[in-house]
Amino acid sequence: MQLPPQMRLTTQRQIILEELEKVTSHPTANEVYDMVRKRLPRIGLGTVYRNLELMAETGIILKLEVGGTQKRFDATIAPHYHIRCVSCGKVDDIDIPVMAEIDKTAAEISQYQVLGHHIEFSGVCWSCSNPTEEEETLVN
Amino acid sequence: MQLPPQMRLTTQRQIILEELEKVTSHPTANEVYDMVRKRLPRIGLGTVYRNLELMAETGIILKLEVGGTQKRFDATIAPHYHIRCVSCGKVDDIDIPVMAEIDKTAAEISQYQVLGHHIEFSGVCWSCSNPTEEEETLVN
DNA sequence: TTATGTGCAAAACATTTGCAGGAGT
DNA sequence: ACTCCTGCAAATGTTTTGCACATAA
Repeated sequence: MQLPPQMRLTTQRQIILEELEKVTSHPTANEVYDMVRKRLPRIGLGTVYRNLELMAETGIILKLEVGGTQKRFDATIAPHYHIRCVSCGKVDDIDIPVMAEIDKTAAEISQYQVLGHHIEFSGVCWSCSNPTEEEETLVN
Repeated sequence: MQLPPQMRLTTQRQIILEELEKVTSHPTANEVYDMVRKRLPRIGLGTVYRNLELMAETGIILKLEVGGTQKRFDATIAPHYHIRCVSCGKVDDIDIPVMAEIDKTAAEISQYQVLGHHIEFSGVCWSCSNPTEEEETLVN
């Protein structure tokens, strides 16, 4: 893990990163908390938030500002796009080529200093369009 | 205003929509509340949230699930993309042609029933890259 | 040793909701 | 009249923060 000077390598940080790397599901801070708590039962939710935020600033991980009420985190930092299920909130990667050029277009036609872009597709995921009988029962 | 049957045309709804249409700044619910309160001082914040949500569901307005901590609302419902200032949070329209085709691509390569997509550019707006002397003083 | 990090609990925000009274149709 | 809607306030959900103690370097 490439850390800025002054940033200490703590057990909490190592485990948060390890758990995030294990998974491709773009977990929320709370989901990371639950994963990490299995190995470090006394960790605080604040620590998880502080460190996810810090790692995102450092560029070790990605903070996804997608729709829905919670931020999500991703250990895959290579640029890629996402698709979100409007029904269950799940976020998946979507393998559409990244259009780096449109940043230049954006810079030309706007007054902004353009840093990048993100595409978020929305849709209904397979589980939500094909509910099992039990799930159907839950919904009613 | 095209309303579904059963949905009543109240003063609150008219004024919320009128105020939102006056403006191109993609205000948050709280900003809409402040705008509307000048004309309807006793309106409740809950009413503003309820009606913005309702109008978004109906398709009269757009709810923008952009980065940052608050949702934003837009009276322009024609598809278009946005750029957000990472420094002050401001959201502007950006006039890049909408790529309707990529929804089909997304549908082919994912297991989702694709509904649409949104592109959000991020950058630093003109005011934030060219602070006035007073603003500089505030920051320090 | 000492600055940085952690756990805990409280605070700060953004948004939603229950309910009694108010208003559109 | 009969619903639906509103204002108000309380509740909820997410994220941030203050502080005393712990720990990496």
